[in-house]
Amino acid sequence: MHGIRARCETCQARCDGICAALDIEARADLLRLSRRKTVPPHYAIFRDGDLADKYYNITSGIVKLVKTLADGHQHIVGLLYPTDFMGQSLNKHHTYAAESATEVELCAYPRAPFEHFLQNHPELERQIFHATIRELDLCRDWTLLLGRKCSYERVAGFLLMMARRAPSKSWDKPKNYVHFELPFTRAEMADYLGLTLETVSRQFSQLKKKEVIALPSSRDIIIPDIELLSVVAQIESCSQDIDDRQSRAVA
Amino acid sequence: MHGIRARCETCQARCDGICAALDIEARADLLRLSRRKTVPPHYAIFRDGDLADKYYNITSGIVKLVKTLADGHQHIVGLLYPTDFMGQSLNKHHTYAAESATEVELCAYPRAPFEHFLQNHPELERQIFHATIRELDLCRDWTLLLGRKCSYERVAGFLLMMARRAPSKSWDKPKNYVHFELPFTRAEMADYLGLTLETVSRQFSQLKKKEVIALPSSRDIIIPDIELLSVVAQIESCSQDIDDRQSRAVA
DNA sequence: CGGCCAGTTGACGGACCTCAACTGTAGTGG
DNA sequence: CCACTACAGTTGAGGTCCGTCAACTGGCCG
Repeated sequence: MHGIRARCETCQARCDGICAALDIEARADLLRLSRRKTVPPHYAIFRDGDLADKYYNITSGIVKLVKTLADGHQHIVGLLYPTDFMGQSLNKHHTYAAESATEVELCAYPRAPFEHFLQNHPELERQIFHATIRELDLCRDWTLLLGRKCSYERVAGFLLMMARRAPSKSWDKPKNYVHFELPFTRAEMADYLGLTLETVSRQFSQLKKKEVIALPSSRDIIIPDIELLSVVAQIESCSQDIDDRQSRAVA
Repeated sequence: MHGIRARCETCQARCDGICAALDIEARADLLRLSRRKTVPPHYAIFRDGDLADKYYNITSGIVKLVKTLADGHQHIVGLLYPTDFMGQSLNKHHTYAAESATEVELCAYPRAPFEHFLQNHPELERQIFHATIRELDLCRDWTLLLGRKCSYERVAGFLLMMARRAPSKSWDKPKNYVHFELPFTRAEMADYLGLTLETVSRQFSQLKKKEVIALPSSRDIIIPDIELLSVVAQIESCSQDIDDRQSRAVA
């Protein structure tokens, strides 16, 4: 018990995630509802059609939200990072599957008690509400990428997103230099970008050839100048991100 | 004043929209904050980059959420219908524009007083939260269409969505027969579907040729058998919709 | 060593975009 | 009444991007 509590107090979600909305006492109450889990990569946290009987708070790793089409093709409709909240659904059953992309640690909350807890803690509900608004904004940005951009821009846009969220390996380097490990196969990226794995591979080769990125190995990404990458990705401005970060800080 | 109040009591949002969460007294309080507006088609309700100083509740008509790209192309990232809520943003400024597709009636709420009202009415906040979750689900479904479907399926999927939400002209007809007026140009549909207007037009011709739809005039859509259309659109199942409707009723 | 899997690269074809011509309809003004 | 314009929509020709199929490489593991 002591161990779990210590873990909770060092959890990233306490600062940035939903738990930040709660005081110590409420957090202790919520902790009593939760079950902490660690799952290996490529583990099905829940499947499409499963009863939506839990909510989740991701504390480390990356989770893919996956829809499977009739023809067997998969499409990734969302990626969740540490401090993201998962499971908000108005349906009784999930309409997509959740699968760990890396090793993932998460807190699971049974639906009924958690909803009861929410009733008494509107500040927590507001925090989740705001997280959902951010998800919606990200999803709308993604429709733009899927609807209007060519494969080269899509891959660049994906790498840009990864670079911004991934833990960087680059200390002591210029501001625009980023080095990180990709937790996805070419096929997974293709499923997210609405492309085939061959096309994704070709665009990686292009980006490498044009020295926008370097590839010591296929999962090891070096971006010498992230500004250049954002030009390639045709991302218009960063004002949105700046604005967003400010409002996160305020919230 | 009497007129406005009567209008409020007959408003669709009172039954299905956010106002359904409130009792008579609270609704009257909210009414005092609101400004009712009617805008003509193709009117900019707000523009990309505008200060996000209002929330909106749409009571009739259809609103497009539009992003404009650097190259001048537009992309529609969302469509809002009566009872939908608009303006939830964590940013100080909007990251897309809102434009009326038809004549639109809406209630506008100034941001600060509305947020204060929300503080005292968590039941209203919850209602808006749930609406946002539904938006997110729809947006994720849309990424699947944009990422994985061909032009023929996209147009069919769009018509299916329109048919489900549009006011039907078909009384006294078989269950699967739908007749409605399209409030969009071919170019607008293209902006939503990630296609060009020529491709949209060609797919309309195809659907007509294969008798999936009939086109008395270019905006006048008759769907003799909506089941057939949903097969063409490759929409796997309707279980999701059913489930969704149930949870709406419960909420 | 052989099998397996992720990734790369090439050849080819098809779907969609681009550019362009054309039709139909509505509105305006002589 | 018709000419003229403006705009939505349709259709065709040609080119390009990306998907499909296939061969190949390299790393990992039994």
